Amino acid sequence: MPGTRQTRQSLRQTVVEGIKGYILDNRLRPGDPLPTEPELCQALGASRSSVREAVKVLNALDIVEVRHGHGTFVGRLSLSALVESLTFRGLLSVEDDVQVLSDLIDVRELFEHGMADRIVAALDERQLDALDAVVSDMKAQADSDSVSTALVGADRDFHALLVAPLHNDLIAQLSLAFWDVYAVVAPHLHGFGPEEAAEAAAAHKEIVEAARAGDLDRFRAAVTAHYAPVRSRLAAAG
Amino acid sequence: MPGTRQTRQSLRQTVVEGIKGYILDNRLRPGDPLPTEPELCQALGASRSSVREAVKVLNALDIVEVRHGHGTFVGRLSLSALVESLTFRGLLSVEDDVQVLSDLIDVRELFEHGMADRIVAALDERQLDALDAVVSDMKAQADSDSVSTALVGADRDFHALLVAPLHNDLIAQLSLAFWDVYAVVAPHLHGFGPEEAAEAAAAHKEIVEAARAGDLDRFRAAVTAHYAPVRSRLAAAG
DNA sequence: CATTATTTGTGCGTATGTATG
DNA sequence: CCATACATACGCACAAATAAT
Repeated sequence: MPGTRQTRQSLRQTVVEGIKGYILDNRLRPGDPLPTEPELCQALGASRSSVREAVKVLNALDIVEVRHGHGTFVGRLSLSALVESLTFRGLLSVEDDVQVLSDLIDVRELFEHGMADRIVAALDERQLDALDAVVSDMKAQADSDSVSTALVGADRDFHALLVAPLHNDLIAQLSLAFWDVYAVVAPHLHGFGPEEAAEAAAAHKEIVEAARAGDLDRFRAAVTAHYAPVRSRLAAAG
Repeated sequence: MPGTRQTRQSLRQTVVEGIKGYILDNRLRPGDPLPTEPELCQALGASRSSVREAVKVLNALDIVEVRHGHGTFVGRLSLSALVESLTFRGLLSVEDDVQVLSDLIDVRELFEHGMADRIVAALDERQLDALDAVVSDMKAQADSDSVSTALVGADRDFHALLVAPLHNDLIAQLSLAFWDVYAVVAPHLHGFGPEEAAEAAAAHKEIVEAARAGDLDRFRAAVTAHYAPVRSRLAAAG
């Protein structure tokens, strides 16, 4: 064996750090190619099994992206790991506890309520028009009897557009990540019928109108009013 | 039924979902033991390689915890994956961009500024005393010439105590996760000397005094004043 | 369009290190 | 100290997917 190094660290962790170091040292960017598995084996002095496990760990963190039959590349560095982790936590505790979802809604509301001043100040005409278009789409969807997947997609778009003017990528990605977690976990708690859809569409409409009027207090009140029924459904289910 | 074909899904992803399903179906809790690797192989119809890679992925998400020579157990479901992912993102972009850290500070301030009303209202005597103790400790550390690791640890404790009264585990864990990311990435940008330490200690002291006085506006101003020099250092480094 | 080279995905056997009793 | 059970690591062989020739 090459060097009886008394590694308190596991070899796989060493390989993980080695690959991260390779990306940092070579100033690679998302999408850039990484060495092939055999090359990494030689460069890091580990077997292919260890390298593969390390690559899979980094893949789970979206630090690297693996394409079968093509190669390994620097990942998008998204928050997909947070989504998967939080979703599982929610599913595991949803049987006897809604605290996870309640905490999550608190943070989502905090993004939109606590940043209300900046959002209202930064929203321009184009962004307001885009929000109006989503609201119109939601209203049309809500008026039809069935609750379609287009409706939930429009809701996701709405909240993404709402925090977009902050130009804070972390808030934007966290907001969407929490939305995704809620969308997966909440259906295990309660349904979402036409009346809830109409309610949500109206709440979104009020938020946009308040923003267009530049009325900060009205905007904050509209955001609070939007999340109130969400909390009610959580409390009723828990 | 394992008879159904999983043509599009990779086998490893199937195993990942299988292990997650096993935990959910059996209502396991953090710390509960999982089947051994050979048992998982037979149960999921996969080889050791695939099972091991799947376990490592779940380990990276803190959904399972592996103890060498002992066994595999349900993990603590922490946000360690978020810390690792965001830290790497920060290190990768720190060379030509401080936006990642700036966004992160915005969110940390949002937690304490946007939730100020609830924090001030919920803080009790014991929590205020604990905050005072940390502030005293920081001041003592700052007065000594060297900047010790105890100082940064006290800062971490302070911000954890500050959001603790919210009883929102997600905010508490996100707040600490962002603190950890900043603590790793920021040293690559700027130093942290005795004058900054004294400044931070004074800012923390003002926050606690405002909270003890129940003065919400003063508390918010103190939080803003605390993060202002942090932003200045970021702007100067970027 | 087919072939082929490249690269990752999967399976299996074996040896070693580690924790527990 | 020994025995057992388990995870760690290695190396090879073959399958599957992709891209270029």
